[in-house]
Amino acid sequence: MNNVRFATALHILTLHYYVKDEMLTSEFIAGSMNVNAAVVRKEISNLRKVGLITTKEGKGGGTLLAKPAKDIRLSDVYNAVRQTSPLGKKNVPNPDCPVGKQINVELDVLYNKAEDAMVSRLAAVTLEAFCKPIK
Amino acid sequence: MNNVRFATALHILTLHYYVKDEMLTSEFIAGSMNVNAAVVRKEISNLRKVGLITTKEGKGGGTLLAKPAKDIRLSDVYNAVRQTSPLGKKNVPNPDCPVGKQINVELDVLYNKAEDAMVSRLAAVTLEAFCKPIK
DNA sequence: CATTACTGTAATATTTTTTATTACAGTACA
DNA sequence: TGTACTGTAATAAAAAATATTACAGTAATG
Repeated sequence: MNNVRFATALHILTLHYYVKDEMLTSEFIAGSMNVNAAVVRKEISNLRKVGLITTKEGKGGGTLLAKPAKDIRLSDVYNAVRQTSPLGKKNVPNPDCPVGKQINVELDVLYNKAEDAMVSRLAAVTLEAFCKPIK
Repeated sequence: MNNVRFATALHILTLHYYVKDEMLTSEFIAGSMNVNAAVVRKEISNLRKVGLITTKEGKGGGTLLAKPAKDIRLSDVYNAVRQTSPLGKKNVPNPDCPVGKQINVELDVLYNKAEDAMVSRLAAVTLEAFCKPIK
């Protein structure tokens, strides 16, 4: 994951923690993080699908946290935006090579262990704990 | 790190474990993993700089492990190829927003903790242990 | 000492991925 | 019915990763 999606998602959630129960528009959020509102709306759409925020359409609409910040773990955020392994991609090796034939199986096992360790660490932090030093 | 460098580096090291003390050329290695020899040479150059392999130039040249596989930790490989945080990039937020102003400081702390957890897990695996099921 | 078989590295091209932008339909409030 | 939002798709632009080409340098070897 060499993109900005985790930071973006966490920024969105943090803003909501900061303003408590106020509804936020995508334009406002986009302003806080200097990105395009459509990017924010796309990430919001994703966070809604995984149940971290709720949205309200139409005039006066916007977004809210779907649950208390103490019940949101940063691993939830990670899983919401995860696309590829943090250790990167694998090659498509030559199947005629005995090493090439087997290595991706072993890499899968390793990548899972490494990622699990990281995700466990993220699970130890709630949105509330993350935001406390900001608020 | 959404690239293939970790897998490439580990593939190179694994091949060397597999062939024991035989010297390998970049062409041979490139063949095993279906990539361009120049890519392999670049990664080899990097692995040499961090002391994981030794190279010999000229005819009959090639590469060897610089030390026993039991003394190479996968965290060494990770550190050798590391470029960016596994949680991705950060935005350049609006400094006029109190959240935007502070969030990257907190993200840095978090990213370090998360990455440390992953690296510790990688440090628990030696090249030898990784290769055993392949050999 | 010329040939051969390598590494080392830079320059460039190509491909892939990510991000930004634009646009507009749909929704709900007033 | 106008206004202010979300939702989403299509496209463009920018950035990053990878591949390719090329060639200088090095060392073995006949």
